[in-house]
Formats: sequence, structure tokens, C-alpha cells
Amino acid sequence: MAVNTEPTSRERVRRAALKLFATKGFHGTGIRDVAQEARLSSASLYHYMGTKEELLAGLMREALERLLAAASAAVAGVDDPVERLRRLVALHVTTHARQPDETRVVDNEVRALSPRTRRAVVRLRDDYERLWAEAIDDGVRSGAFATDHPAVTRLALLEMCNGVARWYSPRGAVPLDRLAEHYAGLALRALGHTESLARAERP
Amino acid sequence: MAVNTEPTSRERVRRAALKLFATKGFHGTGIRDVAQEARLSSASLYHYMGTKEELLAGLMREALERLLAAASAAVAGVDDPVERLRRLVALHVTTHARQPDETRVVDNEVRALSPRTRRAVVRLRDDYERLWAEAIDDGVRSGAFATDHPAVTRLALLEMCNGVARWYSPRGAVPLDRLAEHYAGLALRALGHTESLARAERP
Amino acid sequence: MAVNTEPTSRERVRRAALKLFATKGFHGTGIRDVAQEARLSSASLYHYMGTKEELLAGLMREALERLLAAASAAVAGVDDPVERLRRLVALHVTTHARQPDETRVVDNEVRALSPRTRRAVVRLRDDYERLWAEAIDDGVRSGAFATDHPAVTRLALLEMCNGVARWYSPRGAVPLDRLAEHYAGLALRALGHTESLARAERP
Amino acid sequence: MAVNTEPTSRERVRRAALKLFATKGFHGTGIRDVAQEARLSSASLYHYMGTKEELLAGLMREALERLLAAASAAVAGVDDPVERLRRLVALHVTTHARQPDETRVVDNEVRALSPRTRRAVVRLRDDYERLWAEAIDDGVRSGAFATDHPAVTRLALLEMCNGVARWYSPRGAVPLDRLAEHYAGLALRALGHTESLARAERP
DNA sequence: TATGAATGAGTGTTCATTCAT
DNA sequence: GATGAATGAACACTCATTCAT
Repeated sequence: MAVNTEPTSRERVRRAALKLFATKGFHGTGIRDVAQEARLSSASLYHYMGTKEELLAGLMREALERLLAAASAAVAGVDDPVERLRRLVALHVTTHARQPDETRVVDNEVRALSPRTRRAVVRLRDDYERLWAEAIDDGVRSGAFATDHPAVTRLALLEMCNGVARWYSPRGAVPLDRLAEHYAGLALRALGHTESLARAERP
Repeated sequence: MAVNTEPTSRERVRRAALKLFATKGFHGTGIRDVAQEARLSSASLYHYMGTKEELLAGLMREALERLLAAASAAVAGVDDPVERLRRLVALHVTTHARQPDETRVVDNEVRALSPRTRRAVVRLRDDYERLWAEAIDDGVRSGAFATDHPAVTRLALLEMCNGVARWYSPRGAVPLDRLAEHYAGLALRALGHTESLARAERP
Repeated sequence: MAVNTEPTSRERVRRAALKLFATKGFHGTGIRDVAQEARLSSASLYHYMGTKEELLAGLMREALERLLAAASAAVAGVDDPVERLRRLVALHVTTHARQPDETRVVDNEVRALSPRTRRAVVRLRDDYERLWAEAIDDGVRSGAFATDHPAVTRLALLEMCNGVARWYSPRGAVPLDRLAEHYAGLALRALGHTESLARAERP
Repeated sequence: MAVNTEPTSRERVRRAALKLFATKGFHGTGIRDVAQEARLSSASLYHYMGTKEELLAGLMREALERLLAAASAAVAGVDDPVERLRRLVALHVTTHARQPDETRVVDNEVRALSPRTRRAVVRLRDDYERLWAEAIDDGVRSGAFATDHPAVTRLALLEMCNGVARWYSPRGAVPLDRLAEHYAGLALRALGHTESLARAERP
């Protein structure tokens, strides 16, 4: 039974920062903007965060760890690389559609991190992308996929899916599960997956 | 016979801003950073620009106008929508690979513009994307393409190609002309172009 | 029993600005000058003010409102226009002698205000001057005063009295109450007030 | 026969500065404002002036010297202190009405001068005011004037006349010669001049 | 004579952050 | 917890002035 619980101050700060960093960028967002959005004084903010950069790093790490865990779970025990990729794409698209703020921050604000923090975040992102690389490489090896430059193709598909966070609206024409399927189809065909090619989309 | 001509101060400012806006973002770049990069005092900068925002807007407009002109020229007189899309993708990829700074600024810094300027820039971008939309829609109508959600697919492919600016290096394994072809192949297969599907990539 | 109370920071800012605007003018005073005089950093200043112009406007409005209130009180219920003018002159002179900074700012810095703010300040000043105009016009009507151009004369007398703020010193030869009387005499005689003419000053 | 002679650049600079210093104040006027008003580049300005402050000082000195010369000529050989004062007031008012820019700069911008230059300008002003002081003192001695504090009265009358520069318009109701007479009348009555008192103004 | 280019110092204002209460 | 007060450093931008051409 859902109770109308007011989120904690800490949570309000997190959400405020996420929203603003996503909308205006890290450098375009002032600590006072965050405070106002979280309905706190800027001094009070510092009860719930370290520096502004640590706040950003925390948000990014958290989002990436959640995505990585979800993706690992989604492909665990699945042998077929085609199915693995399908699930990875669907999860990626769904996540970018449902949490556009988190994903936009992750995708766009890495450069705002100090080198030290950046390395940690990039390592997480690399771990995540490795799941994609493994699925693609396995598919190429098994003959399910046919692509000249698997690494390039992986980057292309990741970017393609990232884009969802920039325009998806829950009020749009295509429902989210159909959207995820659509993207999976795009990806598989792009990868030269023969079965997908046969039954190319048709109204 | 190429003469070693030192670029003008005005040009140095333009290039400095482009490089820094692309690397650190508009809000992450100080006017003093630009000045230093252009080997000028920050006061001298203002001989060659209006405000910092006008500098950004000028760069974006210029890049978009050039891209739009090149794309219009590339598809002019070409009836086959498949060929049109192939050329658009190739041009887009090539441009993003060769002028990554310009394209990253165009793709990422729109939100830094004031509403008024933003409108003008977005209009240019829309004009450009319309060329993609026309090629895709024509292809769908002619039966050359098969995709359930052409508008979504267009966005997906554009984002896919934008990504090139983030990672391409001229010292990479894939030469640029091959890269452009590769992306064209990805796009056409994703669009369900039957011929492309038949001869799926294979070494 | 007077306690040695240190004025608040807000009050220190107000006084510092008043002193400096009066001495060096609004445009001749830097925000850092104000900060130094108020023993604060220039950043701290902004806890107690909006913009520099709003600081000026606030000071002017406050001074004018106080003067207007005092003048209204001074003439309230006084029927005789001669007595009214005498009181207005005495109050004006006394105020300019005691608060030379406030009055100099009010008299000299109107042009530094933005049109919008200027209008509000000028309206206050006009309200105040109307008290003078009424006294003079009533006196002319009653035959107590005789002057060809009452409006011009009003301006002349106001300027005459404003001057006090520029040179009066409490260590000067003429005590303030005598000074006020002296100016009242000058004004009444200038206005052709017959009684004042009869007993023209003589030691 | 008047020829339509375009004023020299030097003269244009002088006039531009005068106009702007009078309107916006010395510190409120930028050297680029002057340049624009004079239709020159700001660099070219420096062919016709030293520093900005020297430009101001020159304008003030010139205006004061001309006023001093005119005043000296006006009272030369006139024995009657009443007549001397009458002429001084008339000249002062006329000058402030006809050259409001010059006189406003002289009256308001002394504080913008460096101490050294200020001393020279103040000396000129003192020389000028001495003519007033002599007329008043002579009048008091001769019994033509009756005022308790001649020095104070002199300041009061000077300020009164300075005000003309702030509001006089050639399109106003009172023609300039009448205005000068009016002010002379105000001054003489304020000074307790018995004859003026007798024939107090009456329509 | 005229000016575009150039700049060190300064403008008003905002920044992220700290700390005493 | 929460915040008003405080600040050094930085922000984008303008200043008066110089100089090579």
C-alpha cells in the first residue's frame, strides 16, 4: 500500500542535481540552483554532499552500477548471442527512456569529472560496454552476425540507443516495449543478423 | 604551392573557441581560456567577437549552414532514395570525423543558447534533418525501405552517426572512406533495404 | 543610556555607499570602494543589496520619503503660507546641513538611475516640491508674496537651499538654527514678503 | 556672410565631451562615447587631447576663464555695488542659460579632477566669486545691502543662479533678458536692498 | 590625420565553499 | 539538521590608453 512519503532531504538533493545537470549541464548548473530546486539553503546542501563534483560523480557511479547490474542479470545464463544483444538493447533503450536524466548525465558529463574520478567512471562504462562487445563478438564468431568492424559497429549501436534519452516522451506514439523491440530490430539488422533480415519490418 | 600563412587573429579566436567548447563545453570554457588558446589577452578577444554566446552561435550557425549546403548539393538531382540516404550518411560521417569539434559543439551546446538564438539554430538543424526524413520517407513509399517507425528510425540513425565525432581518430584502423561506407551499410540494413541485406558484410 | 552598539553590516553598507556616492559620485565609486569602506568583501556586499543601482535607488527613495514626510508634517494644519514657506525652508536647510551625504546624492545622482527607477524617484521629488509650490502660490494669491514668475522663483529658492549641503560645516561660524532662519529670511525677501522687507537684517 | 563651415575635429571632440560630461557626468562617460559623438575612432581622439582628465580640465578652465573675463569686464569701472551685483547676476544667469553644458560641467565635475588640477580650477572659481564678494561687501559697507552673513548669502545666491543651467530652456515662457532681470531682483531683495524692496515685483 | 589592433587593470557580479550559531 | 553571513577566486565584459601602420 503506497504511502505518500515525502522524500528525504538527501534524496531531494540527488533528484534536484540530476534534473539540473541533465537539463543545463554540470557547468551550467550552480550550487544555488540545486539548493533552490531541493528547497534548501545552499549551505544546507553540504550536509548531504561533498563537493559539487563528488555529487556528480556519485550520481554517475550509481546510475552506471545499476545499469551494469541490470545488464549482467539480463544476459546471465543466456548462451545465444542474438538473444543477449536483443536484451542488452532493450534494457538500454528502456533505461534511457525511463531515466533520461540519469543517462544524459552519464552520457554527457564525463568530461566534467576530474581525471581521477573520470577513470573510475570510465572503467564502469567500459565494463558495461564489454557485455555488448562479448555479445557482438560471439555472434560474429557463431555466424549469426556479419559485420566488418565489430568494434565500430558496437559504438555506432550504443550511440544510436543513447539518443533515446534526448527525445523519448511517455506521451509519444510508440509505447516503450514496442520502442525497445524496434531498436533491437534495428540493431540486429545492422549487425547483419540473417533471420532479422528475412522478416524485415513491414506494417 | 602552400605558403606558411599564420592565421589571422580572428581565425585564431574562432578555432580556439571551437576546440575548447568542443572539449570542455561552453559553460566549462572561460573567456580567458579562449584568449590563452588564441594567444591574445581577454580584452583583445572582444575585437573579434560580440559576447561569448554570440561567438558560440556564430560557430554553430556556420557549421550547420555548411553542412546543410553540402548535404543539399549531395542529394540534388538524385532520384533514388537509397542513393540519397547513402550519400547523406557518408557526408554526415565524414563531416563528423573530419570536423569533430564543430559537430560536437553543434550536437551538444544547443542548450547553452538563449531562446532566441536557439530557435534560429534549431531551424537550421531541422532543415538539415528534413533531407534525411525525405529520403527515408521516399524509400519507404517506394518499398526500398521497410521500417515500422520512420521518424524514430531517422533519429536513431542520426544519433548513431553523430557518435563518430566522439571517437574517430585519423590514426584508427578503418580509413575514413571505408568508415563512411560501413555506416551507410549499417543504416541501409537497419532500414530494411533488401539489396543491402542480401550482400550482408563479410570479409 | 547610550550603549556602544556596532551598526549591523547592512547598515554599514548603507552608510558606506552614501558617503562614497556623495563624495565621488555613483559612477566614480566602485563596488570595491563600498566594500572596503563597509569592511566587507565585495562578495559579501551582495548579501545586503541587489545591484549597485538598486542600492543607490534605495538610498534616494528613503531619503526623499523621509524628507517628504517631515515636510508634510511641518506644514500640516498651518494656514499662513508665509509660515509654511518659512518652515519648509528651515527644514530643507537643516536637512541639507545635517545629512549632506543623503541630500547630495538625491540632488546629484538622479541621472545615474535607469529610466524606470528614475521616474519613481522624480515623482517623490515632485511631490515634495509641490509643497513649496503650494506655499508660494498661496502666498502670491493672498498678497503676502510678490513675484513675477512663481515657478521660476521656486526653482531658484530650492537650488539656493540645496547648496547648503555643499559647504555647511557644523564647525562653521553660524549655528544651524541661525542659518535656517537666515535662509528663511533670504527666501521671504526674495519673494517680496513685505514684513520681511521692513525688518531687513541688521546686526 | 556666414559660411557653412564644418567644425574642426578638435572642436568636435571638445563639443562632444562637453555634451556628454554635462549629461552623464565625467565618470559616466566613456572615451568611446566621446569618440562616437565626435565621429572619430577612440584612437583618433588622442590626436586632439591628452588624457580624459586633461580634456575635462581644459574644458573647465576655458569656461571659467571666459566667465571670469566677462565678469571682470562687466564690472570694470562700475562703482555702485548694487549695479555691479546686478550685472554679475545677469551675466551668471545668462551664461548658465546659454551654455548649460559648460556650466554644469564646471559646477558638478570638480571632484573628478586630480588634486593638482582641482587646485588650479578652484583658484579660478575663487577669483570669480571674489567679484561677487566684493560687490556684496561694498554694498553692505555702503548700506545698500543689509545681510547678517554676507559670505553665506553669497554662496546662497551663487547656488541659486547655478540652478538655471539645470532647467532653463530657450523655449520656456520667460525670455532670457527678463529671466536675468528677475534673478537680479531676487538677489537684490534677498540682500535687503531697500530700493528693490520698495518696488517689489507685481504683475 | 586617422585607425585597427592590442592590452593591463578594472568593472559589477556570481561562484563553490566554509563556519559559527 | 539547518542557515545567514562571509569570502577568495573567478566570471564575462569594459576601461582608458598606446602604437604600428
